[in-house]
Amino acid sequence: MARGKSKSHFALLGILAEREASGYELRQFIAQSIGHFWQESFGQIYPALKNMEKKGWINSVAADLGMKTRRRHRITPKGRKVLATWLAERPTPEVIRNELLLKIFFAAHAGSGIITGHLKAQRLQALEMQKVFQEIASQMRAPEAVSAAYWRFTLDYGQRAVEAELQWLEDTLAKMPKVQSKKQV
Amino acid sequence: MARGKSKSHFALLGILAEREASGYELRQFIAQSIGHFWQESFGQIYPALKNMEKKGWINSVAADLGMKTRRRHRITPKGRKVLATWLAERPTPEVIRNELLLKIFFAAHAGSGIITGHLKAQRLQALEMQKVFQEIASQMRAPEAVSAAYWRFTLDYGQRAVEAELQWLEDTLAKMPKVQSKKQV
DNA sequence: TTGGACATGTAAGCCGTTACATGATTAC
DNA sequence: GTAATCATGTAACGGCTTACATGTCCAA
Repeated sequence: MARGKSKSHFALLGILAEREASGYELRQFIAQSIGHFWQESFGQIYPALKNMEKKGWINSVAADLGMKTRRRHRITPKGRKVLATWLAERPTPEVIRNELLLKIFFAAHAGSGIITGHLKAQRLQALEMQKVFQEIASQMRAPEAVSAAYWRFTLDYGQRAVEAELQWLEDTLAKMPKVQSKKQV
Repeated sequence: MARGKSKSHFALLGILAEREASGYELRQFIAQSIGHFWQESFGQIYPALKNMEKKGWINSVAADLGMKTRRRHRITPKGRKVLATWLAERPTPEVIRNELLLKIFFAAHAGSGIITGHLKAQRLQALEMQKVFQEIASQMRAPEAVSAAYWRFTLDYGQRAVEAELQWLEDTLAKMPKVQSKKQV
């Protein structure tokens, strides 16, 4: 499981390049900071950490805080080299699967009003996302670390993507009734 | 493999709801019409077709055209019911993984200029996509079948997504040099 | 005392890609 | 005759999610 081609390794390595962390903290950090374009589950994180230690990309030590065992993971110089090499490679094209679009494509075979319902639900979710982005953006004001500029780029991407999606949703919702009335003629 | 939860089944079923087709044709159609938001490989299509026949969602007959064997697949009434049921279900949230954004997020650990290169490569690809979309759009002029309206919605989504991405790419490329000079101070 | 957050891990199993195997037909 | 396209499948393997198992600490 996760033996070399998995990008999970590099996601973890990238975070460890700025701070040492436990598996649990890595999970949290990912969910909070890059969750809108990258996800990792425990089922991958823990095996990946073991694997990377074996390869010498990280050092892992069990630090006993109080009575809790908590493994702290630290990147090694070798790990930094591996990370830099990966960062230099061209991103491989993503496989995109958009279930909502698929359902719209087949909408002629769905009951009337169904797809409109999906679009409305998606609009609510998108508005929710927009709010979350705005909150993050407002907290990210002051001139921080070097990385902050890059973080802002990824946030900006998210904001624009949601913005574009919302506009498409509104426009498509406005066009839907016409299509359906046409169908009924 | 692909025993029930896979959405491949429904993608195939949706196409078969409008025309009978062979596995090979299904692959072609998917690549040409919904390829920008949905992909299927032969490794899934053929087993899925067998599976759906066993379930009674489709009928498959080996039609000998000349000397070639070619299995033609036709949707059954039961298949239509299954399709309609699936269409009525809310789309499950997609898992998004954007490698380019991940690399940008970690850009502080990459060699200078590397990420800018990725952005430029991505811009070229996006421009290519934009051209493809424009071509499809121009061929989709006349008032066609009922489904055509829905197909246009999915195309519209693609066009807006690329448009937004391109604007983000341009703006981000414009901001990159400043970030890097800051870093060198 | 009970529930929730903290914390680490394993196992099962699905989903999907890729590579392989095979063969007919068509165009150059 | 040979390469490309048409055409159908199988096998291996990898990646990832989900569910399970286990246990501590803290607050209401």
